[in-house]
Amino acid sequence: MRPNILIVEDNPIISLDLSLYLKKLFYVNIYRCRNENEAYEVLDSLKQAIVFLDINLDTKHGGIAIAKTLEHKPTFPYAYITGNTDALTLQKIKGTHPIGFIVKPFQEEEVKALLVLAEHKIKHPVEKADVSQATLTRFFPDLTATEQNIFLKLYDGASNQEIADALFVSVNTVKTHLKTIFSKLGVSSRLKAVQLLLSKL
Amino acid sequence: MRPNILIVEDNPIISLDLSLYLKKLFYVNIYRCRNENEAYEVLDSLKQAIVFLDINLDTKHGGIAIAKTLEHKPTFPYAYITGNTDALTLQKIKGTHPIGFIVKPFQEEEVKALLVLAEHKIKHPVEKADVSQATLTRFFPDLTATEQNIFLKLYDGASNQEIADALFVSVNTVKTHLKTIFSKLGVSSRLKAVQLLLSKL
DNA sequence: CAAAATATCACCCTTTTGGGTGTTTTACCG
DNA sequence: CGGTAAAACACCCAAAAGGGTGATATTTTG
Repeated sequence: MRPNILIVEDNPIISLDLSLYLKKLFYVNIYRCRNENEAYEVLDSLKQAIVFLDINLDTKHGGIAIAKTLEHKPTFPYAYITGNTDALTLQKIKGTHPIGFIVKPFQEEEVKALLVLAEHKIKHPVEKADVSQATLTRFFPDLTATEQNIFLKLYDGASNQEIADALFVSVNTVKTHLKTIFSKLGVSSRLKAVQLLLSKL
Repeated sequence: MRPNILIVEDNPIISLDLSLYLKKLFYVNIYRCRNENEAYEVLDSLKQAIVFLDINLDTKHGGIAIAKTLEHKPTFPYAYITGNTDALTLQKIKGTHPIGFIVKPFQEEEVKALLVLAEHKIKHPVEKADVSQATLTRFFPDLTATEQNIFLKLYDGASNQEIADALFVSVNTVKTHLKTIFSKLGVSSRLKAVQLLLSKL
């Protein structure tokens, strides 16, 4: 299924220009909106879309407000349309996660690259923060390799018995390791350990 | 402290052009590399940097290999330098998370926007996923308001007693709610519940 | 090589959890 | 107004987790 495209841009020349270029790349469902309300209407009717947001939309908050609502919708990757953007507006993008920016005379190479990333995001929406040994080493350098392995299982929600079975050791061994892990991290329960990691992630 | 800049680009004209522009923006520590090995050397010596990676570097893997090593280093945000990039190379960026792309005749507006995002990432490297009632409603619409509150405390690593104290109810009440939460989510332990949420986040 | 760290396991004991059953009160809905 | 869902609680029981002490190989490292 081809991804939907949503362009939120009040300048009709830019909007049309972009949509024509995307049509050339065989995108079929291209929605063009001129303001926030129109955009929300379209967004509510779709399950996925690649969104292009004018960063200085003529309304109160511009495209950044829309960006924030898309922030936690992994099937709606978005890019900003910028150009002559004042520094103050630019500061507002902090904390948002666009796949990129495009500027008035669109660089086709760039748009193509953005689209590759966007389509990939839509197809693989759930990118869980994969916690690996490397991650643990970074945040908890005190943990030994075995302790890290056990922590990873614990993080996955495994019980002591499940950890023991997975690592071919006795439950007692797992418990021993857990004790040292907890004491090294300064926590007193497996869930607090996970929470500690999450807070650093 | 001003962020470091690392440009990995084999075309000296592009490299110089970009570095001059960044100098105009008062970036001081600008490192220019022509290949992967040089890049790794510089990277190893720094704790943070904004990295610009030539996507079709003349070596085996191009800048994408470097991107992958930066993927889990939150203090090294990176952008790709693209242009005339073949579709095959472009496919390889899937799964990487650049802050954006810049194309040969650099659009200053765009570079500025990228830098804002990059600096913000360096200053706030750990962006924890804040889980709110709204989040829970989205993923677990079956949970009632009280159940969501309890889930939030649980997610923070609280024990049953701590939850009870925080919500001014009896531990028995907490346990009752937890039972229905677990059965609604189809899990059998608090940690598995958290893990389920994380997998959807 | 000797000391220190790591990994393995056992036993005991207390606290916490998870799960079952059942009651009461309140609030909302048609 | 009567049915239903939500919220609050109790009691019981078994399983799991947390924590203390102690022991024995193996590996690492100064």
